[in-house]
Amino acid sequence: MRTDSRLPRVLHVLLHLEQAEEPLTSEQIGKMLNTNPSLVRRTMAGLREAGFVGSTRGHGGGWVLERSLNEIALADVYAALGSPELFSLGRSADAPACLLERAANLATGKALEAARETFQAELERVTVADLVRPHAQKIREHQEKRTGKVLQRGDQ
Amino acid sequence: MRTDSRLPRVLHVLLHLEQAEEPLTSEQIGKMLNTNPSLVRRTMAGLREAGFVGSTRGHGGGWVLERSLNEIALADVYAALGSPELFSLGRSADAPACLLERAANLATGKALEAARETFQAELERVTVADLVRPHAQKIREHQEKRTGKVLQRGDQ
DNA sequence: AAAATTTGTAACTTTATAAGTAACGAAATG
DNA sequence: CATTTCGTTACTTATAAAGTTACAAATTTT
Repeated sequence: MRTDSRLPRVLHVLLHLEQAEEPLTSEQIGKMLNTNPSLVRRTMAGLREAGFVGSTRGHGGGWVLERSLNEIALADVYAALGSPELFSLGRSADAPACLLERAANLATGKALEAARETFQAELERVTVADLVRPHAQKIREHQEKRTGKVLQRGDQ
Repeated sequence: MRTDSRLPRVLHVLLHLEQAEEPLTSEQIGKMLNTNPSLVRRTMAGLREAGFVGSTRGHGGGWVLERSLNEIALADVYAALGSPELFSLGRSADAPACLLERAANLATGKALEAARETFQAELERVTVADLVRPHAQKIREHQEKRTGKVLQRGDQ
């Protein structure tokens, strides 16, 4: 299949939503992600159900942030997407009769489980707000150039 | 795509090869893996290039182990398969212009890299011979029942 | 030397799943 | 009531491994 890019994509969207002063339409978000509005709605649906974002219909509608990015760990986002399969690599059969096959599966599964735990731990360690912290200065400069005004410390 | 099951499959094959007293044909291996001989040849090709197994054609030919399983780490097997992509999850674009997208990719990539390192470390820690160590007794019993003879300690 | 066995390899089809797309009803606004 | 926007369903495309078919090349048996 295509590589599953939902996690980085919705993270990207959340960061934009935080900077937006009005709701962003699926159309606008689609342009940021180089895709179409329908896919945006489908992908964002999980985040809405999790209460991280809200969506309103009609004129002036779109997507808004409902929670501070400080309160959202990457793990929460991943879970809101339905915890999509992490690996493209798996075991051979579910419950093989052959003992050797079971041993092979067990060892493969062990390595994968260890990797999944590392992944999960890293996602739990980091909030979405953390993502822009190392780049805060860069982003501030970029914003200033774009808007022509100087942002106050703490604005983002 | 389908889940990549090459790693557990070739581990399974290596364990059988160790127990075999004659070369195993791709046909026989195919039956163990519930697949066909051609796929077996394709999948085993990397292990042959790595020198872990040998194959001979013609009558009485087939696949044999060329190295002790003690000398083969799971990581070596994985590498011999061409280090197939581990994740079904990836970043959005390679070098996005948008700073927020870059931040999202960076965070996702970091978690994936950490997971990959854990996976790799686990594969390096374990040899193929280790896979049957915890089950050695079970396998010995099974062999005895099948062959009707009692194996000596150390036979496997 | 001919027949049989077995690998090596190339070409093709199938499968699975996210991405991508189109369409339309429902809801909200102006 | 026209417009905007989401919600949802249905469909197509893309991708890579699995699965399959076929046949040449190498080896052994007869």
